Amino acid sequence: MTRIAKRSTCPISSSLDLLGDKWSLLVMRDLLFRDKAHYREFLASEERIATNILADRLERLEAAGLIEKSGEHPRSGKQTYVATEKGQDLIPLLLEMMLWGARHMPPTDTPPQLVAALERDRAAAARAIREQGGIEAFLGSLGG
Amino acid sequence: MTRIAKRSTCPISSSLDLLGDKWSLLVMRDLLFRDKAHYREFLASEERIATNILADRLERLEAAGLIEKSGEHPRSGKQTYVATEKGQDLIPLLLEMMLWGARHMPPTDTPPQLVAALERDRAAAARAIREQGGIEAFLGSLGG
DNA sequence: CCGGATCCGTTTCGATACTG
DNA sequence: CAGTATCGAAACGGATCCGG
Repeated sequence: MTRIAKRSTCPISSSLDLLGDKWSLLVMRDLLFRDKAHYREFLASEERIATNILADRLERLEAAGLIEKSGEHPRSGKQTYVATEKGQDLIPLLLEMMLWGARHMPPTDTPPQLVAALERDRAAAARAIREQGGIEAFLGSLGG
Repeated sequence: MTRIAKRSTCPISSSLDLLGDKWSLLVMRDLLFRDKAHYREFLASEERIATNILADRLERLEAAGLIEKSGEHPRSGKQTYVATEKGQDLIPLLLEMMLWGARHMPPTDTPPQLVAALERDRAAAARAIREQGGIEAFLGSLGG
């Protein structure tokens, strides 16, 4: 009866400190699922994030090591962001969120083929999306 | 070449409207993983949610159909909350969040046995935790 | 133009005190 | 015990300005 686990600690709180807001995961989705990389592209998402909020989130996500500034802006003025390994590891979490939303928050624009692929094999789908750098490419490879 | 998906819409935004804050998922964790059901038990969690925030979140989660008030408080003053089907479907998402945190947000108090079980078979772990009504019980059943 | 920074009115959060 | 009421602090978000 002398258990180790006297206090149940399966803390998601540390993750929520970083990700527990409306925008952070949205930026990661744009980066990981849609093939976005530029400040301008994030701004263009249908959720309409404000410029100051976006700048703040990019900064926080970079500070936390989820993303990195990659491209220089030699003369073209193009700054690009990429997801780190740590950031890419959010793919399964984001997919679960998509799946939950597709099931319980109708109406959904989530492609049925994607839902099907996820229900068939989550891990495989996550791997493929990661390797192909987005959902669009993954869906294309499913058969089109 | 006439694709259906002209605009990439894999919206997690609807989910984030409800869950994209620091506390909602924490309440769901208490409900789903730790065997909590009473207002007072949620308050007792180490993250120290404020009373008005808790009341607000419980209300929102109930309105969204993730939880239900169950017990009456005839004279005993005991109100209990339970997760609905929709709420229980968050288990995989919460597990992914735990796993991500365990990997990338050290130090973690997440039991290594749980991490191992999750990496072995996420779906099976999710099912077991759901059936047994918590992580404590699940860990106990793993061998102890 | 692009990637932000700054300003500012509005909304939301959250700690504490208080009530039925 | 299960919440409200209150009120200051923080976050939001729209508009605008700025350096490269």
